[in-house]
Amino acid sequence: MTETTADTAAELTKSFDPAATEPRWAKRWFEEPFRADATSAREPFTIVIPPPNVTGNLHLGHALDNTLIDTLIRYKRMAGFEALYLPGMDHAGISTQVVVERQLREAGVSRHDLGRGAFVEKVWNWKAESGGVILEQLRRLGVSADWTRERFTMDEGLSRAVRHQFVKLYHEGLAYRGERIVNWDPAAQTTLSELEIDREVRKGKMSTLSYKLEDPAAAASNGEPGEILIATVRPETIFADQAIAVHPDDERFSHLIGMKARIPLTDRLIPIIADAAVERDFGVGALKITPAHDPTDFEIGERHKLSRPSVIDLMGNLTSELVPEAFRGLERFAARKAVVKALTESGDLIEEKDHDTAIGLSERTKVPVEPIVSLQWFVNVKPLAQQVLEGLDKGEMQFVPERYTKVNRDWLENIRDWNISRQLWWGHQIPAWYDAEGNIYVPSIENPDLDCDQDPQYAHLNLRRDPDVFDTWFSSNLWPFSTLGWPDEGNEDFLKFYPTQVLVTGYDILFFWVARMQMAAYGLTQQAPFHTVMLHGLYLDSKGQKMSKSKGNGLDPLELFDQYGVDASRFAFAFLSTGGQDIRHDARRFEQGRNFANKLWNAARFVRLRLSEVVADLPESDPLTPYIRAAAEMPSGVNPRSRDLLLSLAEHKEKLTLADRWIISRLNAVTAEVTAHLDAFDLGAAIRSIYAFTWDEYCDWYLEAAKPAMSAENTGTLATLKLVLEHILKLLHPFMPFITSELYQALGHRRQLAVHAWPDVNPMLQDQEATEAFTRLRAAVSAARVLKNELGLSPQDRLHVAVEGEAAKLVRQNARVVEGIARVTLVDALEGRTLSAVDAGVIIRAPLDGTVDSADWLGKQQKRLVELGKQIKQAQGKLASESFVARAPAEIIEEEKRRVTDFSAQKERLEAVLAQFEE
RNA sequence: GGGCGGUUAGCUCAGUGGUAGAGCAUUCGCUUCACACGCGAGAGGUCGUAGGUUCAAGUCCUAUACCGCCCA
Repeated sequence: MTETTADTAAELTKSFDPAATEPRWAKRWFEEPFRADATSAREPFTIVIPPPNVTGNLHLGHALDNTLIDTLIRYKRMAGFEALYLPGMDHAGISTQVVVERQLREAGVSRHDLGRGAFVEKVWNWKAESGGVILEQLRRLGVSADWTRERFTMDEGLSRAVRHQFVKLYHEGLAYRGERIVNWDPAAQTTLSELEIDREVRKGKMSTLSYKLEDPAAAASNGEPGEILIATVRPETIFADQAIAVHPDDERFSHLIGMKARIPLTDRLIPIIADAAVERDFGVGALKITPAHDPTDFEIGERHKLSRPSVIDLMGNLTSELVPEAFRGLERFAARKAVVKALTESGDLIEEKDHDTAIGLSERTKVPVEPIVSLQWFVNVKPLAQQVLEGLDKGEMQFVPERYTKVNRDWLENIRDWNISRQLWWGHQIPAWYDAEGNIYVPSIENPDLDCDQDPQYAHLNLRRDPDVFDTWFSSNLWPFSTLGWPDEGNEDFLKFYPTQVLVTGYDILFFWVARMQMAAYGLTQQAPFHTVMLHGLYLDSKGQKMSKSKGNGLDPLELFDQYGVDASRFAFAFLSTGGQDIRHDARRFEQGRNFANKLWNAARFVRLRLSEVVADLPESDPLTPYIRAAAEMPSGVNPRSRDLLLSLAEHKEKLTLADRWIISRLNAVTAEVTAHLDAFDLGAAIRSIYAFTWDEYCDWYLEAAKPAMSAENTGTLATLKLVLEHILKLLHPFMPFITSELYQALGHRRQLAVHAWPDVNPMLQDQEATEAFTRLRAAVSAARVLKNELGLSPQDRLHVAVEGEAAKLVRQNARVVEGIARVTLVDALEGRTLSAVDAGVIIRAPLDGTVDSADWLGKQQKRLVELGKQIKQAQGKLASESFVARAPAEIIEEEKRRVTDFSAQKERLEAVLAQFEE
C-alpha cells in the first residue's frame, strides 16, 4: 500500500521471518568464518568450547553453552579484542566404540573379527560419514567460531599433546601402573569414569548376617552370645571378606577388637578391626570389609594392610577358590539369591529388610557397574591439585558465580588418584611397553615421540605395547592449550591466545573437566588455563526435572529453532540465565523472544519506510542528509560513522526535539548499563536492559513522539531515529546476531554488523533537562489516556483537554507531541464540570459528558485521595523521626521531602477537582 | 552426616539496604496509516516462618520449615 518508487530499496516484510534470514547468515558465518589473527596487535580474547562428543546431537545444554560463549565473543570482538571462539569435538572413547560396534554387530561381525587396526579405521570412516553432526547443528545457532581452527582430540597434534602429557607424568612419578579399585563395566569390558556412570537409587535389601566368633565365650552386644552381627547390601561378596570393622568409639564392640570371626558358609576366620570410617548408625553397627569390591572397604583395607582377593571376575561372575563350589561360576545377581538362600538355611541370615541402595549403571551399556580391583594406569593428582589450589589462592582464576570456588577447592583438596586407562581400541593408545618380565618402558622426556619398540636401545627386548587407551578426559583436559598448538610452546597461536580468558560450561562438569583442565594446565604450562570460569545451571524440563533419554523428557533445540527462530531461542537462553541457577524450560520465554524480534523488525521497517518517504526532499546542504539517505537507499557507500554522528548531534542540540534529546540521553545510559552487565558476565541483566529500552522507550514512546516530526526539514529527528535504532542493533547483536545483522544491512551498511565497533558511553550525551521534561510530557500523555479510557472513548475520538499545573507551559510548548501520542486536542479552557487526571506536575482536565458513570469515577478518585494521604503520612512520619533525619543520607531526606510536597500538591488539586461535584 | 541453591503476583522468573518488577495468564477498550508476534487503561504480592541488626530489610545476620542439587 505504500507507494515506493523503483529505485528505493526493497520493503521489509510485514513480519520477521527467521527462516528467510537465519540460514543465509549462518551459511556466511561458516563459509567466511571469523578468523582470529595471531599476529594482530589487539588484545586477545579466547574461549574454547566444551568439546561435544563426536557421536552427539545438539541438546539444550550445548545450545545454552554456545549461546553464552558466542554472546561474549561477539561483544568482545566488537569491543576491539582479537576474539577467538575455538570449536571442536572430543573422540568420546566408549560412546563411539559402542556405536561402531553396534553397527558391526548388525553386520554380524565383532571388532575382534576385524582386528584392532581395521576396527580403528572403521571408526574413522564412521566419523567421516556420520560423526560431528553436532557441529553442523551448532552452525545453525549462528556462532561466530573460527572454523579454520576446528580441532578434534584424536587429531595428530592433540594426540601428540596427550602423549607428551603421559610421558611427563610418568617420568615425574605421577603416572603409575598399579592395582586399585576401579569402576568396571562387565558388558563393555572396560573401566569407566564417574561421568560415564548414572547414579540411581533402587529398592534393595539390607541383610543382617551372623558371623560366629572364634571364641564362643565372647559376645557382641548386638546379637546372641558367640556371634557378631554385621550389615551388608551385598551378601554375595562375603567370600572376599577380609575383616569386620566397627567404629573405634563404639562401646558395643570395643572388647571384641582384635578377635576373630568366621565367615558364614566357610571356615575362614577374619579379624575384627576398628576404623573411624564406619558409621555407627548404619545397620547394626558392624560392617564386613571386602577391599576388592567396594571403594570405601578398599581404603579401609589399605589402612589395615588387608589383602584384597577378588571373588567376582571381569564378566561379573563369582569365580574364586574362596567361593564355595555351590556358587562358583554364578552370575553376581544370581549368586546373591543363591547365597541369601543358603544363609537362610544355615540360620546365618538374621534379618532382611528393604533398603534404598545407590547403584551405578553404565551410561552406555546400562549394566550395573562393578567396583573391582584391577591393574590399571593411574595418575597421582595430589601434587597437581596442590598447584591449582595455590593458583586459586593467588587469585589467578575467578568463578562466576563466585560460590563455585569453594566447590572447586573442596574437590581438589579431597581428590583421589585418577584411573586413566580404558580397555578400548578407540582412543589414544597408551605409550607404554612391557618386556617379557613385565618391566615398563615409556618414551623418554627428551624424545617423547619415539616409540619404545622403535628405540634402538630396546631393540633386543621384543617389547609389547600396552593395548589400552587413555580415558577421554585425559585428552580433553588439555583442550585449552592442545588446541592452540601445545606442546609446541613457540607456536604463535599458543603465544597469542593462551591462556584463554573465559571458560563457559555447566556446573555439572566442574569436577570432571574444569578441575582436570586446571591440573593439566598448571602441570604442563605452569599457569591457569583461563581467568574466568563462568558456570551456568542445568537446562531442566518444564517440570523442573533433568532431561534424560530414559525419562524421554528431552527437548530438541532444533525444534525450538524451527518454531521460534534461532534469535528468539538465543534471547530466551540469555534471558533465562541468571546467577548459575538451573533453568526450567518455559516456552513463553521463546515466544517473548520471537515477539521481540518481530517488534524490532517492525520498528526498523517503520523507520526505513518513513525515511524513504522524505528522502527526495532532504536538504542537500544538510550534513545529516547523506546519513539519512543511506538508510533509505541501501546499499549505499555513504554512511558516516554513527559514533561521529552521535557526537555532532549532541553538539547541535538546536536540531533536536525534546524527544530526540531524551532518547539519546537514555541510549547513552542504557549503553553504559549493558556494557557493565556484559563485563560482569551477567548476560541476563544485559538482555533485559536492551529489551526494556527497545520496547518501552524507543518503540512505545520515542517512535510515537517522533511521528509528528518525521518530515524532510527535521533532519535532527530523522537522524536520531536511525541512529538510536543502529545502536540498539549493536547492543543487541551479541545476543541476536541474525536479525540485527539483517537490519543493519537494511539501514544502508555494507560491512556486516559483527565487525562494527561497540558503542561508546559519553557523558556529553547525558541530558538531564530533556529527561526531566520528557518525563512530564509522558505524565501528561498518560493522564490524557486515562481520561479517554474513563470516558469510554475510542482512540480516534479527539477529546478536548486542558492542562494545568507547573508543567502546563512545557506541555503547551510540546502540544504537537502530546496531542499526537494521546490523540487529544489541547484547549485553553473548559467550561462546566470536568473530569481530571492528576500526575506529577500536570493535571489534565476533560469535560464530563453523560457517558461516564460519575459515581464510579468519584469512588475511584476517593480511593486515590486516601492512597495519597497514606503516602504523605508515611513520608511525614519518616521526616518527623529524629533518628531518620540524623542518620539517613541527605539525598534520601531530600527525596522524602520532595514526596511530601509532590503528593500534597496532587492531593490539593484532586480535592479541588472533586469540589465541583459537591454542590 | 557435610555443603550449596531455591522459597517474591495465578504460572515461570528478575530484583543484595532507601516508595515491590517482567513475560505469560486475567479485566476493560481498540483492525490508531511499523507491529494483533500489536496498542492503550486496569486488577492482582504484609517477598516461606520466627527472631535480630539498621534511621530504613524482599535485600544483611541467626534459627527454622519445605523443595532441589552435590559430596560422603
